[in-house]
Amino acid sequence: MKADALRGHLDSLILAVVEKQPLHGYAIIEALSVRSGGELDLPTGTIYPALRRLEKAGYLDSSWSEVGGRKRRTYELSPAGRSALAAHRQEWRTFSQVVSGVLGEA
Amino acid sequence: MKADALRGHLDSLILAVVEKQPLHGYAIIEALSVRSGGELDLPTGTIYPALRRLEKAGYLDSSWSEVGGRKRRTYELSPAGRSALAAHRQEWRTFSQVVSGVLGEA
DNA sequence: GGCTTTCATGTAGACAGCCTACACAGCCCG
DNA sequence: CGGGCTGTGTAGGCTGTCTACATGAAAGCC
Repeated sequence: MKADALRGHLDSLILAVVEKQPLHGYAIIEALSVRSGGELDLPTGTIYPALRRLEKAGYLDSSWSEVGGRKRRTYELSPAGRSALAAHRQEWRTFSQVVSGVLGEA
Repeated sequence: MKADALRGHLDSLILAVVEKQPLHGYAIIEALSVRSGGELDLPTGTIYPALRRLEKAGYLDSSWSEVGGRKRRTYELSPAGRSALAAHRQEWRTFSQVVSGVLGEA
């Protein structure tokens, strides 16, 4: 999968993956890999800055915990993040219809 | 529509739009607008560099003509561009399935 | 006891692609 | 005769993803 195809969609994916349950960064990467059938394998250098960006934007809340001697920063969806996710879903629907329509052979 | 949502997909759209008939830059912008139901309205500063990029990559061939005193540079799909388009279509199919799958509510 | 792998977080800098803003020019319409 | 449409193009900026690097503790293996 091309690197920059994700541009502008990664945020949606992250928000979607923490929707049902809060997860820490490493687990988010794994969850995305599983949910995409192995297509997505995001490097840590991509996901951690993205998480910070989303928290700064008010879409995620984070809290530290320690499991088995390892520190985890767990992120969960804020109310603002929840509505942002809904908006992103709508945008994705439009976007994918537009691209499929232009490409033809949808 | 978000600006950078197109990232990495614009090339596919351009190739698709000149597939059936050669078009010049300005007409490509209009064709994309029509085909997308008005969702896409790409600025010239986006499309012209993209066309040059695609020609340099060997996916488009261009030729100059003059219509009503105005010079037009018409682009048409090369054989390499045709197979690139096919590959892009396949990639789009995978990509859109992955995103839809992760977002849920597919 | 040492070595590698896995888990876990994070920063720095490079790169690419789309954007805004600008520039030029001829035609047409009011 | 001014503004809008057609038509092509460049310069510079922004931003998000990437690669590469840095740190550290636990677990498993030989």
